[in-house]
Amino acid sequence: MPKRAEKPELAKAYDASKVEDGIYRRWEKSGYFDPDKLPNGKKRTPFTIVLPPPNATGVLHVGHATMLAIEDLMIRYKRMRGFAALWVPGTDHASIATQNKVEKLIQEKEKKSRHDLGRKEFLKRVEAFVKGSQDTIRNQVRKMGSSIDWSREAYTLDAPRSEAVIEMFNRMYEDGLVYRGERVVNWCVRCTSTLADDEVEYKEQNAKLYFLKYGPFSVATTRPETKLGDTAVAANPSDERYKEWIGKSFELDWGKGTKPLTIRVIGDHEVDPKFGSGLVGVTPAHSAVDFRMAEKNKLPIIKVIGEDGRMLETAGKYAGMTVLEARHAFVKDLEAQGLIEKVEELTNNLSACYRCSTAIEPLTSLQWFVDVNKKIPGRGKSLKELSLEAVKRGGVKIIPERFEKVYFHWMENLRDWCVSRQIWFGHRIPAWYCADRHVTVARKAPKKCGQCGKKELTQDGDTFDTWFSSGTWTFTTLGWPKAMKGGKKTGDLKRFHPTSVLETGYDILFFWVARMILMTTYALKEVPFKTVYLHGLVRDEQGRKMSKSLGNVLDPLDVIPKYGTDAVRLSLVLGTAPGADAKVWDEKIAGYRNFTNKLWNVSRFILTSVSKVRREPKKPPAKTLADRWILARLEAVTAQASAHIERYEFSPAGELLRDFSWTELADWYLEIAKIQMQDPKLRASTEKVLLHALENVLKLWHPYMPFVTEAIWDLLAGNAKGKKFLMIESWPKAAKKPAPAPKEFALMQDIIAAIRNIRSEYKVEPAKRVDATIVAGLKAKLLKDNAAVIRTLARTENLTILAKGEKPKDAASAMVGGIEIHLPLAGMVDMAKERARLEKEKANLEGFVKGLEAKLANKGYTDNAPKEVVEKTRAMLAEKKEELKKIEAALGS
RNA sequence: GGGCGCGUAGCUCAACGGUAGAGCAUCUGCUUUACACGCAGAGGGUUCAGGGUUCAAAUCCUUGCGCGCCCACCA
Repeated sequence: MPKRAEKPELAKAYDASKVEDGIYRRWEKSGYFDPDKLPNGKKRTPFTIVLPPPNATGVLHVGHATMLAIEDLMIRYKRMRGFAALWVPGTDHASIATQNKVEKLIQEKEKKSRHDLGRKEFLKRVEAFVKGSQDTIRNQVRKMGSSIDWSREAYTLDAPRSEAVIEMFNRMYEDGLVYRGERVVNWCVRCTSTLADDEVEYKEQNAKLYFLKYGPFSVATTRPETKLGDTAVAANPSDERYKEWIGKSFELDWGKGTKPLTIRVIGDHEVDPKFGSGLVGVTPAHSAVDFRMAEKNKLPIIKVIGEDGRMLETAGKYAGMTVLEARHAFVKDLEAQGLIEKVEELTNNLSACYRCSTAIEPLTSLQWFVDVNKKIPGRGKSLKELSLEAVKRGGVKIIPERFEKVYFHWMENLRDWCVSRQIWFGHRIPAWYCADRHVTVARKAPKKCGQCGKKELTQDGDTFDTWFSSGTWTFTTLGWPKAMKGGKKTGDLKRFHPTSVLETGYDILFFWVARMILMTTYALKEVPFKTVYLHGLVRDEQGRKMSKSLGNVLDPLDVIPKYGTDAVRLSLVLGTAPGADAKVWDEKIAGYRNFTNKLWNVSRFILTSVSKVRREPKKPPAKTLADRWILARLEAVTAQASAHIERYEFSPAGELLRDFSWTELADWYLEIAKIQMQDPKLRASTEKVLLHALENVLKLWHPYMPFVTEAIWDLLAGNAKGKKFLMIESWPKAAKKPAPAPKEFALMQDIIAAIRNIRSEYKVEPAKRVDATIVAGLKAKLLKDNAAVIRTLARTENLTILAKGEKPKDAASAMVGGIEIHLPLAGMVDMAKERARLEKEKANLEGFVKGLEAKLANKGYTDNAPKEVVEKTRAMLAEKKEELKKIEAALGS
């Protein structure tokens, strides 16, 4: 008997909460999250993922948990495969989002606005808030088991990133790619800032379409108040009704207290003659489309709405009113003058801020833009062209592939990128102005104006669009620009960039992924990453988006204590596909918790029943059919799971492993191992097979469920010399095309299942052993060799295996392949019932045989179908016919 | 207006051209010395509908219906 000390003490049920934090601490302390510190770390081939930096607005949600689970899976897999696996953590300052959040908090607590506090004080508050969020985020990332290199942590608003952003902007300025201009921008009245086109959301609403008497015409509009800023009216040039008017002008008077307007009639193909009256009142200052018409036709621009959402002096008597107030007042005045012809109802889209849902006012404003269409000096291509090429030429591969089309469509239609935001929290734009409004763009605060030499300069008060800084994330986290020496990459940048995979949600393909490609191809002349893996959104059981207002948000930190991190990770990875939304709910996680416990108990059984706990890395010799079977299955599963993971098919790989671990290893092999270990001749070899299977199963599962596997590994290899973490063990090897598992085992399974089925059918008490006769023909020897297995798993008493024989009297029968199984259940078999059961079986078989015969009689089939398929059908027919014969014989007796 | 995805057992999803599978749920049994977070057995499907291609279709093509999403934005 082994010494007691060698037997691990194992709890009956796995308790994740007791082991996870301790294991994480040990991993972290080991230093292996840093690829340089791995054994032979410097010699390994790099594999890099940068963490999409979570917004510093607060806590991580289940979407972040999905991201962490998938990325950690890839990192752990590659680490075990011998790569220098680097995963870079960080957080995003998320300018607008964070500023809004802190503003709200201060408003609630202190009833103060950011203006009450002033820029400096407000920013101090934001920074304090961010520090707290970062701590929370770090803890949550650790809780998920992320093997991420904390020594390389970055923040989008820290000094190195700040230097990088300034460098980028200056380079673009020097290349003539940035300009400051008056353009119609999406203006959020609440944030008092511009928004990029993709930061605007559209919501369907019911609106009124007013038909106004508009000089000699009728013009339809949903925004009457903007008509105070019209400078033209546009018609489709092909519209016969207005053709002769094009080019002419007229005076338009909206009544007392307004300034008369001079309106020119212009032609534009964008006008739909079928909508409204076929005429559009052109308001260049408050519509992007109208602005373009104004540029083409050199129209004057009258701004009537201000940055505060109130009407300007140009709106005459309506000045000072909010947009809505002005609309009501103006409509009332028009009605009084009889200038409203009719009002129709229609549904249109209201544009709103993606951060605070406030209605967007398009208005002209002086902003900084990045020109995406201008050729870059020395490159001969525009930013847009470079970004398209990166994906078109295969430098960047997007998974799932259909998102490549989405990317192309978006990129092809990209307009100049407004990068300035009237937000306090962010990277200040490195532009300075003198009293004469000359602009100086520089890397450091200049001493004097670059144009006139004046010494009093003020820096632009605006900050950058948050995506302008996060767009540089892959290379700034690796040391750019400092790591560039003599135009060449050095250090981490050289070793780890381009990164290998960018894993993120498809919802930020445009916001972030596209911007990273744009910024990186520009700055480094290389792609930021080779593969983009897009995960889907996580939804609740009913398929709804998770949101605070619905109260259906699943907080990873709530479920981790309940089910364990491994279970949570499995529930987010299995049953999902890239780019497809996934549903998660409590019971699903509980199901995977059950599986972690299953794995624990499989291990518990193996570790407590072997004579000595030890590693068994080499494939042991197989002494029995079951040994051969489980070893073959293990190798096949290893090969298949590896192939799936290489193809980013994480769910199929996991399902394969799950079925293998649970059904094949636990339900079949472990039960047989119990029998084999009773036999002194088989005991040692069976232990080897068990330990070998366990060792490999732990390795295969480790990227999915790092905690429980590492905990068991500790018990398995804890005493071994040179004991290492499972985390850095090497991935199991398998032949590319492993030998198939022996078919004879499947026959055994079928026989056992058939006996169990009859027992259940006739309600034989589970504990009761019954006699059985198996007439097995050529398979008799095989079954005799494995009689102990059948006897135990099917609970038989006297098991008679014959090559040839008669059916015993009053027996219940079943046919499996060419084999007859008879259970003489004396006194228990109701022969009428047995007959009915067999008749039913016979009818089924006859139908099936008929189908196969018809198939084979069809010349079209035998001529056209592949030989193997036809052969298979023939073999099947022969087998089923044999079975049918036996059933008929059983019925006849 | 343009594009994409999905519709398979009550639920969540597999099978992607050759007899429709799994987990959960349901039903029937069971303290079988690893696990009741378990074991054994069972029931449950005109694969949304119609048409086509094929010897063969859940799988390919086509039309329609239903659900979801993205882009554009209409004054």
